[in-house]
Amino acid sequence: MENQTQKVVTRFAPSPTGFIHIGNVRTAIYAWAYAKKNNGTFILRIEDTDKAREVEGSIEHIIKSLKWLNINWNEGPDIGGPNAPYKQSERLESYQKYAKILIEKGYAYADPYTEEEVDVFRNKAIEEKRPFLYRDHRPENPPIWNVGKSNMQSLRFKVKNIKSYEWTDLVRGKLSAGPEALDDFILIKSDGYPTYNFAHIIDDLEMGVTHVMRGDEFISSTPKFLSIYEALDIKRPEYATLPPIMGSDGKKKLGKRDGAKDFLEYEKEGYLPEAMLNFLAFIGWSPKGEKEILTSDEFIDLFDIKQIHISGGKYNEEKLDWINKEHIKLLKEEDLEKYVFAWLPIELQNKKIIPIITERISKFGDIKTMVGNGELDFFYKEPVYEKDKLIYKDTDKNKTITNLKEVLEILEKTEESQFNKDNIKIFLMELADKSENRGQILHPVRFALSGLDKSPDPFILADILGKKETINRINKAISALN
RNA sequence: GGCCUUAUCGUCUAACGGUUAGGACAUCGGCUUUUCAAGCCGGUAAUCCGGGUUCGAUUCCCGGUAGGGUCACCA
Repeated sequence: MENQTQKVVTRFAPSPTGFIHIGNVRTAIYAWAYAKKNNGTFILRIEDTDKAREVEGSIEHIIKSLKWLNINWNEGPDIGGPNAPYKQSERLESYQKYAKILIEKGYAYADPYTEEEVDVFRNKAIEEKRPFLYRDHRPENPPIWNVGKSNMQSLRFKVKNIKSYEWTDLVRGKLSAGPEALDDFILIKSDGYPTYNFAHIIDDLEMGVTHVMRGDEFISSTPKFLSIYEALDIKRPEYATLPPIMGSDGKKKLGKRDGAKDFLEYEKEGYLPEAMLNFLAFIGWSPKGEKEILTSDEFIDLFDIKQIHISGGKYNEEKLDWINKEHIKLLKEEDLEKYVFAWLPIELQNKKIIPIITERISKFGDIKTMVGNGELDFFYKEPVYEKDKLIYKDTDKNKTITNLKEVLEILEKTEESQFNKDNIKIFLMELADKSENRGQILHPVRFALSGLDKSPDPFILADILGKKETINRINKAISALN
């Protein structure tokens, strides 16, 4: 079985420093989709090496976010797997093992300076307006690395070949970085935890990761990664650099500090997870063809690294709302009912009003606004209105009363079993067409039933309210006018 | 500032070097059950600038401009 294609292994490796946002999740879904599409493995790994920034509850938040989207992983901190543990803080022996190999090979040394002392070097360089590179201060006789001691030094990588790097990225093609990008960076901090630069390489190696999807902020640190791969003489995974997502003002890359919201906010606002997935998929990727509304399976099926964009795009909530609306239309009746009812007070939880709601919202949270504005009150209580509003344009009071009485006559004649919007429409339109203008018939009926300037049409209103209540409200309107 | 990187309608994007530069969102107009919404039909709207290569450039090359990223004991 020579030349067998390697099994695809991808990972999503967030750090637990608070909530995750759209940018993070997009990276996750691409890695997930690529693994799924290739019958590969998708790993969730927690990069918790910065203990100072760690935020309690972040891991649960990450897991909850991904689960809401129906993204599942084959290996992860919650479910374990052949390469456990999946939290970097629990993998310190691995990092030390490879750190020692680097020391033996002469590629790493203990840093005799404290963080503050290095800062002095750095500030001096900045003052003198020249670039700061630690390697200009590389100690001649570094101490033995006292790993595990209370006064432990940090361990630095020793750059032996100061050179430009060029590499190939699955999305961007040829990428490069100058020799300035390469410095004696920290492998293991003085608190014993590795830096990202080092840890992710060891983890990817041990977990057999074949494809790394990541943001473009890593382009300039890639020479660091490549120099570790060279020093350790190991093969790197393929890189797929994703385009940045800009905030809606277009000024800055979307990030936690720049207004990106907690991903779970979208759940709270009543967006559909499948719509979120669809939306996210299209920020930075588009399939061949012009289909824009995709289910999760369709996305996986169509996903191709070749179609990932190279230039960034803005976050566009209007488009999200449209996509969400389209996905609401795809919902099965019982699911739609479940979602809508979750946002409705008990007195409004009725199948009949679902269509008039779903036509008017883009996300379920909008229902809250509709309810708050009293747009649905007509359903369970008689409307209160100024009687003059019943009169259409330049028709007068008496004419309106006459019209309403004619309407009443027709409705009363209609059998209960025939009392539905289609029939009502036929009957009322017939009457309306006989009058000088349709509005003088249709408007007072609609208004008598809803009491609202803006409401669904009179036919659906009558249908929803039923024969008895419709007749009742029209009678009330007639007496109000008298 | 150094290094890296990007550039098509307002926005997201499509276009083997040859297209009336296509689609979607938004917007505007019309139609339908003279409100609202939905739906249908239609309109406005783009290749950043300057050079080159080529019979021909949105597409390839160079320069400029503008945007983004990065220069941590953060990831």
